[in-house]
Amino acid sequence: MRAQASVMHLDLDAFFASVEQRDKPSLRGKPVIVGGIGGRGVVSTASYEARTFGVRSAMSTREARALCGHAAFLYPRFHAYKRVSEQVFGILRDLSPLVEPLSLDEAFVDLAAAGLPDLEVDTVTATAERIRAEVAEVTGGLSASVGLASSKFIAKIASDLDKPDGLVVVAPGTELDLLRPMNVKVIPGVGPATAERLRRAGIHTVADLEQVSVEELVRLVGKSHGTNLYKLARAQDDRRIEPERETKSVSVEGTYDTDLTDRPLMEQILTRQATEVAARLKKNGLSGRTITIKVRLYDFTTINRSATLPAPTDQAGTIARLARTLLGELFTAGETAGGVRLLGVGVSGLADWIQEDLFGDDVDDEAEPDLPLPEPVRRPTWAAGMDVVHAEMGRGWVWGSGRGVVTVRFETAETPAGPVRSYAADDPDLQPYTES
DNA sequence: TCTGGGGTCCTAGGACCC
DNA sequence: TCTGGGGTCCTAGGACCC
Repeated sequence: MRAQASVMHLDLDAFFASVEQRDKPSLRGKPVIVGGIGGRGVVSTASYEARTFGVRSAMSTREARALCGHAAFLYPRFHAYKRVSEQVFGILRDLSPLVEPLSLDEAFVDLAAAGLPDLEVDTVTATAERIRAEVAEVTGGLSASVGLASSKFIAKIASDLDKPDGLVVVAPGTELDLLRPMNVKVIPGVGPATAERLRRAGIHTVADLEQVSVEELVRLVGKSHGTNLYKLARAQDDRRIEPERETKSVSVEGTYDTDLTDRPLMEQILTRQATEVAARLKKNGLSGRTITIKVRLYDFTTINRSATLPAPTDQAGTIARLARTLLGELFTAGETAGGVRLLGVGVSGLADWIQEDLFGDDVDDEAEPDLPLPEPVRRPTWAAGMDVVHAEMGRGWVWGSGRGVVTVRFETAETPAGPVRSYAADDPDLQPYTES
């Protein structure tokens, strides 16, 4: 805990949905749900309009449709979100060299390193307001909620208190007044399982938690978690803002609309996933020793099997072969008999150096499998709602598609009900839109 | 047709070594 | 004959986060 409210937590509001509404003006003011749209999809982000119908993140898309069937259901456009995220992080890094990203839409900023004249409440508040305005300007109207406090813990709670488009400062010294009446679930790290254990022990609020001894907490939730909770209940948190965090693992997984039972098909899926993992390792100059497969069965039980190599690898073939061997062991044991809904491959035990090719035979990247593989998410060439495109009239978005014809709606902030035109799906003038 | 995908951290047990 | 103890690595599973 610092003496001043020098920790800023910034969180972009309903981020994915907001980017979609920015790019597709006809969706503004309307319920927008971004997430998996297959039979087993879940909601990533719901716009605030959709939330009034009870739609929440992590809810199954099926349930979201039941609650809010008239919403626009969109598959995420990660590249677009990434671009916006980079703009926002640019603003934050101009402010302070100490920026810790938590995800595409969330970060901590250490204002003590920002070179402000002082760190009084008025000064940091004005700074945060300026940043919020800058974010809105640079991103084309996205709003951010900000919390300012003396620690990461309290800043994060604060940014949540006045969403969306809010700014909450917790004056140093008042942390416990804020915290004590709150439910223990506000503490990051207290999820459903921990909350239930605490509830059974009669602990509901942070004030309740504060009455419990470390020994008792350790008994209830384990050593690490217990000692952490003991401190957080007292608002004791001196964690630093860490701008660089090294990657510990790289993985690819997919959930399939129909349970998998065919072993050759599953092996091909693992092989393709291994190729993707290897490509990402190489792109980041990483290699790793431990290969893990993840198998989620029809009944949602999850099995992990791993094996560790003597030396790190970034070779698709090596990863794929080991992954297939591990899968084979599950088949032999009969574990896969009921069907598999999710399959994945990961590499951990990472080294940030590339293993020398000692024997010259390690270059064994396998070709893409030639069988057509099921897609975890079906994605036609041009799909309504999913694509922002560029065509002869400028920027538009795909309003509908089918039978080789794509209908594009051209909208800008100035002309929210812009014209609609149709194109042949293979019209070369129809290009995915990228920001210049 | 309940329950994504990409991660991090923790726990616990067994092997192995000194 | 009567089985210590600590450290490290590996594996598996679970909780949690966005």
